[in-house]
Amino acid sequence: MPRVSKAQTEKNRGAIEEASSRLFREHGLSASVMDVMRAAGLTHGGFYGHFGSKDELAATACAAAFTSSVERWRSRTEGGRSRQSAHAALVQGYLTPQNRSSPGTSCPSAALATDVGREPENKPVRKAFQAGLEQLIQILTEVQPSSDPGGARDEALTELSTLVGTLVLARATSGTRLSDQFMNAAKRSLLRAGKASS
Amino acid sequence: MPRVSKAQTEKNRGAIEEASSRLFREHGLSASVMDVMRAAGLTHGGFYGHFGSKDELAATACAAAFTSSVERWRSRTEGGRSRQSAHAALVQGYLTPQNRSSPGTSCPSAALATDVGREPENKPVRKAFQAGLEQLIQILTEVQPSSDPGGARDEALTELSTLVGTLVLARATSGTRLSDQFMNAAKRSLLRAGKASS
DNA sequence: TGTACATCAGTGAACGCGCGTTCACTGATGTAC
DNA sequence: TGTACATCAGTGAACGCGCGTTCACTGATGTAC
Repeated sequence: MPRVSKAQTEKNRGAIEEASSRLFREHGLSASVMDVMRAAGLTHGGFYGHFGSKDELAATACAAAFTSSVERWRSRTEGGRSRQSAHAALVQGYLTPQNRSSPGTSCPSAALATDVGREPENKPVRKAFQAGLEQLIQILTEVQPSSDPGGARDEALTELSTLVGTLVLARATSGTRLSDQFMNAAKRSLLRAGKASS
Repeated sequence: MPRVSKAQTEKNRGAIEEASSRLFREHGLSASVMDVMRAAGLTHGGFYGHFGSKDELAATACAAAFTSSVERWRSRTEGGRSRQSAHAALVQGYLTPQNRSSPGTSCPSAALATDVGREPENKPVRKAFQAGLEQLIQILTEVQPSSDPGGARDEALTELSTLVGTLVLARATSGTRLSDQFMNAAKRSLLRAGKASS
């Protein structure tokens, strides 16, 4: 069934983006083009009509994953909440068993950081990853109790490191008591920090 | 040049272990058996005389990487130092540009966590990874200022998450200002925490 | 201590498989009249 | 509005390549006498 309507073509491209965004987070950047296309309901040959290369797809998928994470974070902090309760909502929304067991739909910072770190510095996925990180850092900075903005950004950077490290270690040990201990210890520590002016 | 002396055979096995320990940390668990054998100065076919499978090698390499990390950590905390200065030595020894740019010789917690998290739960590398983590947690627990031992372990767990997350994010952004910011922010935060009884 | 020979560590070709990418082909879409 | 046809999104076979693993083979090692 070749030659598809313009609307369907765009839907297909969207399906490839969504599938790759999920599969890259689940299996790393080495998830195959064929698996992505199959998950999008297409055959592998048509891929190069939508993207110039797998590298280009990786950048697009990474950006899409961050967009979805940023939206989720914003929805948790928006409303008339205090900075403190917004901060608590972010931490508690992040360190959940659901997030731990579903890398494909959760934060790309944790799911892709190691893969991105192994990519050469000129690969497009690196730019997309950094741009996404900056957005999350911005949101985290806004909910810090610190009054000094430079201090708030520093605290946000450290908190993001803690959140990512916790999820990554909890996944590596999933199914053991240690995994829950990582999650609970970090949750306690970050919620405590959110109250003090540090 | 076949049939090699028993001493040489053991040397070769050691070379495979060392090479794989380095290459797995650099390129992930998908580093190839052929590359490992070549790095050990051998041809790929001989691999199965030393190990039953690549999975078995992964577990051995992971354990070896942790052994080397544990030794380095112990050497930094040993001597007549106070807990506080031992703690500072660990943090400052961990968050260095040298560690960031050399995953092959640095901490397996940061280098392999994501890869291990993607492995099925019955794979032997998972056990090796968890056992290694527990050793590092033990060392970190001993240098916490907290008097309550349960609290000290919790703080150690969170600190390890922060250390790992920082290295992983700094690697993903290496070559940018953001990468240094992650390192410096975490260093400041952890050294501050090491002083207080939190 | 010296000789004959079985052992077995390492070699390199080969296995089936999956990868990223290319390309001739198909036939519904969208357009020109 | 209806018809004729060029366009081009998607298909599936094919490309060269690298993967984990197997295996017949080699010849120095280590042992039995």
